[in-house]
Amino acid sequence: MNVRSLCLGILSFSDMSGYDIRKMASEGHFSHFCEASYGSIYPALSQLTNEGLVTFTEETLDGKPPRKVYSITEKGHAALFHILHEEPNPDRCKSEFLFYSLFSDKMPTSQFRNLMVKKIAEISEKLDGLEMALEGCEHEPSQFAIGYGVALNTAVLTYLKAHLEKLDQQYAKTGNANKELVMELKNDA
Amino acid sequence: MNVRSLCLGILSFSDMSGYDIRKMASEGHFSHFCEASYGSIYPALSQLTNEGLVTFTEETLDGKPPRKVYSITEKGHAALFHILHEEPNPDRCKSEFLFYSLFSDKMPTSQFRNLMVKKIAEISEKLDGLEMALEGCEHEPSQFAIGYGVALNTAVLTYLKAHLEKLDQQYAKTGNANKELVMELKNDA
DNA sequence: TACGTCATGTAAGTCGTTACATGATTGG
DNA sequence: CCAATCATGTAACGACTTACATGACGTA
Repeated sequence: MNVRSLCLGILSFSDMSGYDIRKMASEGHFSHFCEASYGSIYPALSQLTNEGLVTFTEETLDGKPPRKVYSITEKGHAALFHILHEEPNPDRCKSEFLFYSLFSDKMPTSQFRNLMVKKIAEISEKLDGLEMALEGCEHEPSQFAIGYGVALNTAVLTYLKAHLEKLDQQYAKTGNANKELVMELKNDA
Repeated sequence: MNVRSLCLGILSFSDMSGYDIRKMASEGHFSHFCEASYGSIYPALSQLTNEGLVTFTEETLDGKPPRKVYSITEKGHAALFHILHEEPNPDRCKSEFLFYSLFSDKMPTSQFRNLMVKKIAEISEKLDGLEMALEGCEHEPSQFAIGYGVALNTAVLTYLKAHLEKLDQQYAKTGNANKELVMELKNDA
């Protein structure tokens, strides 16, 4: 799924501007399985327009900058169906967090712990967003896709929280050992 | 995490060739969070060699093509630690499957069902691989990363299986309805 | 004999990101 | 008044993929 297909797909749900498309892809409830920036969306929309797969009308509401609202055409729908008939490419994830985690034994404990805490916060937030989106969503296929994200992130969150607890228990032990060490040193002094 | 860092990281575990690195990244138990092809790995290794972050020795076992076995240097370790101190980039997933699923109501039922079945098979296989890897792994940080993959994929698999069942129940109903319709038509005739 | 695996590497091309340029409006 | 949001767009650059080139060995 390149940015072209993504725009086409999103426009098949409703008319919107390039700005809106980026929001859906990067911040909305689609963001757990795709991504796109302005620098790729705007050229894609121009191209799609040239090919007659989308059209736009210029909207000028006062008090707001003018915007181009894009609509998918018949030809665009046909192109989308065509894309949907090809074999989907395999899904892929790039997790820098997991890469970093491979070296947790070579970092100070606090550094990896910080990464974990941030990750947990990040996923909690995303999960809240997805759960909210799920409630306010009538469209069954979207419910499925959002539900997938909820299931996935819930599992990951549980896993991370359990691991953080384990980490803290180990730390507590070491911490106590350190305290004892400090006491011993004091007694010696 | 670019290919450069990936190579450096993998070589910090053990010496190996570019060919081996690609296997670990694209087929091994690292493949659920990264990806790299020959076309990026070989140039990265050349670059790292030029910068003195890795070295290699040419190995020629008879009956096999010669291979370059790379090792990370002191300088390479230092570079890796430096990388690990930067903020990790956010994780991102690209799921063409989920994108397709958004249009499941505009496809023939069987088409989406096929996608589901394939996805389930794919994830089952990956999960088996991860579980096997987890058993044979002594390195704690790797256990964490593999465990993450197991947790994630288990949840996704459960979700997909549940949804497939739901799909088939709906299909059964429609199927029965169709049979009844066929009977009615016959009776009419 | 033909295919799969091991093994390295390059070149062309694709795709997308980052940063820049521009500018109006709203709210703190 | 400054920052954020809304809004569009381009150009340079970077990173990676795909396809190609090469070749030996083992096995079905």
